[in-house]
Amino acid sequence: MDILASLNPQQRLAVEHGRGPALVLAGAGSGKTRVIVHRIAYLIRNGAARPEHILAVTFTNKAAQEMRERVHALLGRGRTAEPLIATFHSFCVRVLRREIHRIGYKRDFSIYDTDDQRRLIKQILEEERRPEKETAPREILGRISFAKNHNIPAAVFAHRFPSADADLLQHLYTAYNDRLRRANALDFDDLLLKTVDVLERFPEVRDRCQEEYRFILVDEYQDTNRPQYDVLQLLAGKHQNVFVVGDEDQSIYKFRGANIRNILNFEKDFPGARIIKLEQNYRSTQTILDVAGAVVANNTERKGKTLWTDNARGDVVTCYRSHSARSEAEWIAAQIRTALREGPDSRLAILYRTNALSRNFEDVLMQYGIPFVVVGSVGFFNRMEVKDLLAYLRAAYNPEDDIALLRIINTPPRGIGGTTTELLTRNALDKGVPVCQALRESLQDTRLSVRAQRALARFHETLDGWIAKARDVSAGALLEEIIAQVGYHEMLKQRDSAQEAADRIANVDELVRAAYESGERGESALDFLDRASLSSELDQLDANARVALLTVHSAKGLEFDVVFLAGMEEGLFPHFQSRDAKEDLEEERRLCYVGMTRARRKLFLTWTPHRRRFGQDSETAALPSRFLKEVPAELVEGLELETPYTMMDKESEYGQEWHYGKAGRSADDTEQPRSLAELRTYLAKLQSGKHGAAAGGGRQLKTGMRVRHAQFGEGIILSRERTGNDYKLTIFFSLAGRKTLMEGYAKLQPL
DNA sequence: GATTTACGCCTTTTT
DNA sequence: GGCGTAAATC
Repeated sequence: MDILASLNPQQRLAVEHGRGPALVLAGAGSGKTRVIVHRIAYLIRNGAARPEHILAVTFTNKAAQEMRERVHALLGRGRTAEPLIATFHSFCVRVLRREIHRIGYKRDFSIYDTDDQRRLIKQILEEERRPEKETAPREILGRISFAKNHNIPAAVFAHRFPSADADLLQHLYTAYNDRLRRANALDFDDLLLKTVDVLERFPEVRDRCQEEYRFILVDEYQDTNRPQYDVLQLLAGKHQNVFVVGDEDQSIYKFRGANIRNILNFEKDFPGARIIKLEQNYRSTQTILDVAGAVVANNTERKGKTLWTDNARGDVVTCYRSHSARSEAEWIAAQIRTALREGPDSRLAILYRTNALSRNFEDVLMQYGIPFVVVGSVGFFNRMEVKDLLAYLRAAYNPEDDIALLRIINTPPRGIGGTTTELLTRNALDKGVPVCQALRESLQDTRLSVRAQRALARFHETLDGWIAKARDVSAGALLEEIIAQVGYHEMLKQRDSAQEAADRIANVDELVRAAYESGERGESALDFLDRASLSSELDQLDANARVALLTVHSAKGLEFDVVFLAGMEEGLFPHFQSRDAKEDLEEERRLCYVGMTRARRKLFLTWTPHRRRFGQDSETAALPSRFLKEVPAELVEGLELETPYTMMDKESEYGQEWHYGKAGRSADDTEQPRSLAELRTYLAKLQSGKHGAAAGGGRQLKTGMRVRHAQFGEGIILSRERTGNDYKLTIFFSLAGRKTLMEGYAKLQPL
C-alpha cells in the first residue's frame, strides 16, 4: 500500500516532513489522525525511524487504540517492534512504574481517581474537624487540581493566589499531598507532575527517554496543559523531532488547565518549526461547515482559518423548538427512527452539554425500541461493586493505600464500624503512618471493645493472606478468592433487590473475567489496575453502535452521519458557569463548534424553553442559546427563536433572565393537560368543539381525532404542529399514555 | 453498630 | 428528580 498516494498535497507535506519540529494546524475533519497515522507508517517504512523510537501521544485511550489499529492496517501486523501509542497519562505511568523509586515512591504506587481524591480530602477535613460546609471537598479539589495543572506547588500556593482562604487552601493542599505520598499514591495530575520531576532531576533517565523516543507525535495539541507541555519539552529536548497536530478552534479543556498558548506559541518554543495548515474538510457537507464556521467566527482568540470541502452542500440544518425536554427527546427519537429506516447503516449521535441531560434520551429511546449506547454516565469502572473489588486488589498490592483499605475494611460488614475506624485513622495520623500499619499496632488497643479487637484481628489476618498471595497468584485468581472469602455475592444479594444484585454480580463476573484475560495477555496485576484507573467509558464506545449518547466533550475526535445537538439554551449551552468571562464563553463557542462539526451529513439543533431543572418546573423560561442566533438563517430551517409566550421585561437584555409567570405555558396551542382530571376536561372540550367533527371524509388528521397506532393502540390527538415538511402529533393513548409522534411515518389510522 | 429514613444539595466539561 | 450524608431507630 502506498502510504502517500491517498493524501492531498498539504497532508503529504506533513507526512513527509523530515526531522525537526512541525506544527500542523488542522481544521475539523481535515484528516488530523490520518496525518499522524500515515506519518508513523512513513517514518517506519522509509527507514527514517525504527518503530521503537516512535512515541505518539493522544488524549484518550480510544484515540490511541484507533491509531494503533490504523497503523497496523497500513503496515501490517507482526513486526518485532511497535511504536508506542499512548495517552499522556498512560505514558507517564509507564515511565513512573520504572523510575518512581528515585523520588521516594514504591513502584507499586496506587492511582487515585476523583472518587479516591474526594474521600481523601474528606478524611483530612474530618480529622481536622473542619465543617464541610465552609470547605466543600469538590471546591478544594478543584483548586488543588487547578494549581497542579498550572504547575504551582503547594509551598507557593498562597503566594500565587492570595485570597481570604489562601492559607487554609495551602494547608489542605500540603496535607493532601503528604497523605498521597504516605499512601504511596498519585492522583491523575501527579502522574504528569512526577514524571516531569523525574525527568528534570535525573539526567540519566532523561537521556534514556530521549534516546528511546526520538520521534514524538502529539494529537490534539491545543489541549495540552502545562505539565504535559513540560513532559513534551523534556522528551524532545535533544532531538527536537516534535510533530504536533492541533486546532485552536477545538480547544475545549481550558478548565483542566489546557493552555491555548501552547499551540499559539509553538514556533517560539520550538525554533525553526515548520507550519502546515490543513484546511480541506473531508467529513461534512458545505452547509454544516458554513454553519459551524459562522458560529466560531464570533471568537476573537483564534488564528483563523477557513475550512472548505469538495462535498456537496447537503441538507439544511434543522432547528427544533419543543415544549419540554421530554418532547425534545421524543422528537429526536422520531427523527432517528426515520433516519435508520432510510439508512440502516447510519451512525447517529445525540450530543449534549452536560451528562445530566442524557436521561430523557435514554428513557425515550428505550420506549421507542431504538438500541443505543450511552457514553460516560456511570462507567463500568465507576460502578460501586467494581470499585469495591478494585480497592481489594489495590490494598493487596499496595497495603499503604489508605483510601482503598478504608473502603473495604467494613465492606461487606464485618464488625469494624465508625468508632473503630476512627480510632485507626487517628492512630495512623498521630504516628504519621499508613492505616495498615496503625491496624497492626492497634490490635491490642484497650480502648477497643473485645469484639472490635477480635474483628480487627481477623481482618488483619485475612489481609495479610492476600498480600502474601498477591506475590505469586494472578490478579484474576486473587480477585476470585477474595470475592469468595468475603462473601461479596452474598452481601449484594442481601442488600439489594434481586434484579440489582444480579446486575451487580454480572459486573463482578465481568471484572473477574477481565482480570484473567489481562493476565493471559501477559499483563501484570499493576497493568490491570492501571488500565482500570485510566480507562474511561469512552473507550468502550462500540464503533458498531448505531445510536450514541454522549457529551460534546466526549465526542471530540469522533464523527457521525447525523448529529443532534440538544439542549441549545442559554444557561445550558453556553453553560451558566461560563457565560460571564469572555474567554470561558469563547470556550463554550468552540465546544459548540466541535459538536456541530461531528456531523457528516445532517445536523439537528434542538432546544426547549421549558426544561425541568432538579425535577422542578423552572419559574423562568429558558432562552434559545446565543449560538443559535449566530447561525446563518438561510442555512437553517425551523429557527424559531422568538418566544411568543414569554412576557419580556422591557429593560431586559440578553443574558438576563426573563420572567413569564404561570401563564406562560397556556398561551399557545401546545397547551398540555397536567393531570388526569384536566385531561378529561380537555378531551371533553375537544370532542364537543369543532375539532371533533374531523375533516369530513378526508384522511387528514386533526386535533381531537381518534386514531389507532400499530404499537400504542387507540388514542386521541391532543395537538398537531407543523415542523419542517411533517407534522408533529401529540397523542394520548389509553394504554401507552402521552406520546409525541411524527405524522409522516407514524402510520396512524383514523377511527 | 447497623439499617432505615429524612433532608439538603446539586450540575459543567475528563485523564 | 437522584444521590449522599446525617439523624433516628432497631
